[in-house]
Amino acid sequence: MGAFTETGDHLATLRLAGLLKGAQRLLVDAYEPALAPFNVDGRELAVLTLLTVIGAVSQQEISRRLGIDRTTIVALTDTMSEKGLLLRLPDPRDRRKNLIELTPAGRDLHARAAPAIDEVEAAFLAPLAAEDRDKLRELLRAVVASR
Amino acid sequence: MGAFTETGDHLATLRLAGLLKGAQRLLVDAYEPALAPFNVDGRELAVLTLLTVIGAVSQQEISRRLGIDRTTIVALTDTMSEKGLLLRLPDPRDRRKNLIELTPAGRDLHARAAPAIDEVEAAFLAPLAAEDRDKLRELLRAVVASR
DNA sequence: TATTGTTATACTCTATAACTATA
DNA sequence: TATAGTTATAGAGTATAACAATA
Repeated sequence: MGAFTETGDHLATLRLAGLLKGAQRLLVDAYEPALAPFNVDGRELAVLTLLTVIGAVSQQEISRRLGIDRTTIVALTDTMSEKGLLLRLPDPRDRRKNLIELTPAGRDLHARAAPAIDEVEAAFLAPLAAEDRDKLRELLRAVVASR
Repeated sequence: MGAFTETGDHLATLRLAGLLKGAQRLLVDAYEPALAPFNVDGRELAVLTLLTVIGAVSQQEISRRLGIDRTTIVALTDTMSEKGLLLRLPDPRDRRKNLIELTPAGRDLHARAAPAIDEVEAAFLAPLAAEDRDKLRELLRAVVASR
């Protein structure tokens, strides 16, 4: 529990971090049932999306881009590897690194699961005016990008 | 670690939940040094803000409004009570409940700490165009309020 | 019967330190 | 010397279940 069960005026008492926390929690909770049929969670899908967009990367780069500690990436990529979604290959250009790359199954799973969570995000943003839906993403990007 | 240390284009690979997570983490990390001189963390300040705005409430209501599990509220209010920031009083109208209310010290601490984190939030929003700073809060409120 | 506060417990996520292999 | 991956470990935060007191 602990999931913003009250409605209406209560948001007036939340600071910016509280609003961000509440929004993130609601969205992640909404991802869950949408991703369950695919047997992945939100973090695993984020890895699939990353690898789909930019191709094979080291574990460190996954860590940096997704904001997940490199020690956590080990177990995460282990699990996804066991599920047959990705491969760990030694990087021939720097043998300290693993190159993490999608398997065909991983690529296929992303192709099927991504539309499901696009729908979840659309539903999440539905209460906003049409022109504000992209605006929210844009503002968040601007604020995160500038550190 | 695991704190979005990469810059620039990497945000293109993040979903909405990833952006929210990144924004929240950056902001909470920025609160920390600003609140350290006052010997409170972000959650404790959120409780102080809540009690300042709406007055004495039960532990359950703190739980609902801040999205913190009621079992976690016990330790949180214990700590804040030990710091002299709030009091636990039996609610005369419903003796199952505790009424949590600010002490003068708690009220004073909020008055001194709130401006410090208002500054942190202003700095956090500084990269946005002036008219977009309130817009971000507004969009988040709309999305969280509607569940 | 249901709710509030409480305790105990477990699980996840995160964080730190230390090791190895490579550079 | 520094970096990448790994392991062990500890600490938050969260969640579930059960209980006592009260409604």
